[in-house]
Amino acid sequence: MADEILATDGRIIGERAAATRRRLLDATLLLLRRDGVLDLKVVDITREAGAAPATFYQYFADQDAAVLALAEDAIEDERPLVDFLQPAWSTSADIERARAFVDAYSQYWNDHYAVLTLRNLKADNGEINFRSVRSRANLLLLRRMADMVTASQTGGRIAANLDPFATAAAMMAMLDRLLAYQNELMRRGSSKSAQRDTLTTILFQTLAGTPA
Amino acid sequence: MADEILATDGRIIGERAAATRRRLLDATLLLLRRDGVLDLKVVDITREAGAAPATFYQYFADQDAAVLALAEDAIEDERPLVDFLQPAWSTSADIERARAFVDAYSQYWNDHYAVLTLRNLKADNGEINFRSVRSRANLLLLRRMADMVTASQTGGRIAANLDPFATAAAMMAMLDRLLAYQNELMRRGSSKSAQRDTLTTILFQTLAGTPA
DNA sequence: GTTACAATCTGACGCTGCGTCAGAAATGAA
DNA sequence: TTCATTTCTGACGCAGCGTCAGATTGTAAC
Repeated sequence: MADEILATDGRIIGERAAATRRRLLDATLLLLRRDGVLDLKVVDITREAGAAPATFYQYFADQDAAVLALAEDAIEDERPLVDFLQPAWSTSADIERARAFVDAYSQYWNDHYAVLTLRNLKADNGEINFRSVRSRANLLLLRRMADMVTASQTGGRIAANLDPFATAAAMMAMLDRLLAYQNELMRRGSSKSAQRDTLTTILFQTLAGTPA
Repeated sequence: MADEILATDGRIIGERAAATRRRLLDATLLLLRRDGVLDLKVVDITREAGAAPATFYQYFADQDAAVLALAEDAIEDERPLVDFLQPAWSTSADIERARAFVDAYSQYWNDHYAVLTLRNLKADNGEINFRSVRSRANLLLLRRMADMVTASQTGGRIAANLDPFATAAAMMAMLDRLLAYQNELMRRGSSKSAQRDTLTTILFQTLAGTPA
C-alpha cells in the first residue's frame, strides 16, 4: 500500500511515532465504547494513552480525524461479509446461508458499534469524508444485494417493480438499525433467536423470493 | 392535561415565562436543523432567542431537557400515521394506502429529522428519558404493524415463522434509516419515486403478503 | 562517550462554552 | 407610588479545545 501515514505537519513518521499514533487510536476506540459517542474528549484519550493532549494533535487534526481512521479500519471487517451473498441465494438450503449472514452482520455491527454509529451520524450530517468512508464500506454489499434482486427478478421469483439498488439499501437500512431496537424488542417478548429468524426470513424473501 | 410546565426551581410559570420558554424551544429546533445535532450550543440558542444564557437554565436543566421537550412535541405528529394502517391491508387497492403511508412517514421524518436523529442517538446510548419518549412515539405504529402480521399469518398470506413484533420493528428500522441513504441512492441512479415504490412494495409484501 | 542534528513529546496559554448565583429589571396588585 | 413577586441577566469559575515554543529522546558520526 502506498498510503504512508503522515503527521499533521506533513512529515513521514517513524516507528516510535507510529506506535504512539496507534495507542491514541486504541484509546479513542476504548473511550468511544465506554463513554458513548457524545462524550469523547481529547483530554481523556491522551490520558488513557499516557500522553499529553498536545501529542494528539501531532497525528490528528481533530477528533474527527481519529474517528475517521477507525472507520477506515472497520471497512476491512465488513468486506468478508460479501461471501455470504455469493453465489446468490435460491434454494431452501440457502436459507441457512442467509441466517449465517444475519449472524455475521450482527457480530460485525456489535464489534464496531460505537464507530459505525458516529460514522453514520456524521455522514448523515453531510460531512464528506464520513460519507465517503461509509460508501466505500457498504458498496460491495449493496452491489451484491442489488445483483441478487436483479437475478431473482429475471427468474420471476420476486416483484418486477423493485428497484434493485433501492431494495438493497432498504435491507441495509433494516440491518443497520436492528441493534438499536434489540433491547426494546426483548422487553416486549421477542427473543433474540426470534429476531434472528425474522430478519433472515425478511431478507431472504425480499432478495430471493420463495425458495426453489 | 395535568402536566403544568415548571421552571427548573419547581415554580409554576406564568404567561411571560411560558412565551420565553417557547422561544427557547423554537430557537433550539432552528439551530438543531441549521447546525446539526453535534453543534448545538446553549449560547447560540439564547442569542437566537434574544435572551441571556442564564435564562435557558431557568426552564431546562441542560440541553438534553430542551431536546427531550421537542421529542415529546414530535410524538403528536406521529400519532395520525396509524390511520394508514387501519384497517389492515389486504387487497391490491390497499397498495395505494401503503404508498400513502410511506409518503406520510417520509414527510414526518423530514419534518423532525434533527430531533428524531438526536433522540435515537441518545436512546441508543441508553439514556432512559430518550428511550421512554421513543417507545411512546413508536408504540402505536409497532403494535398496529404487529397486528397486521398476525392477521396475514392467520390468513396464510405470509410466512408463519415471522415474529410479529420483530417484523414490525424491522419495518420501522428500515423506514427510520431510509432518509439517511436517500442522497446516496440518488447519486447511484435510483430516483426518489423508484425508492418510494420499492419501499411500498417491501412494506406491503412483508406485512400483508400478495394482494388478494 | 561526546557532539550534533532530527524526531518526538509536552507544559503553558488563550479561547470558547457550560452551568451557577446574587442581584437587577419588569410586572402588577394594593 | 409602593412593594412583593416573577422573570431575567451579568459576572464568575470551571472544563475542554487547539497552538506554540521549547524540552526531551533517539541516533549517527566521530
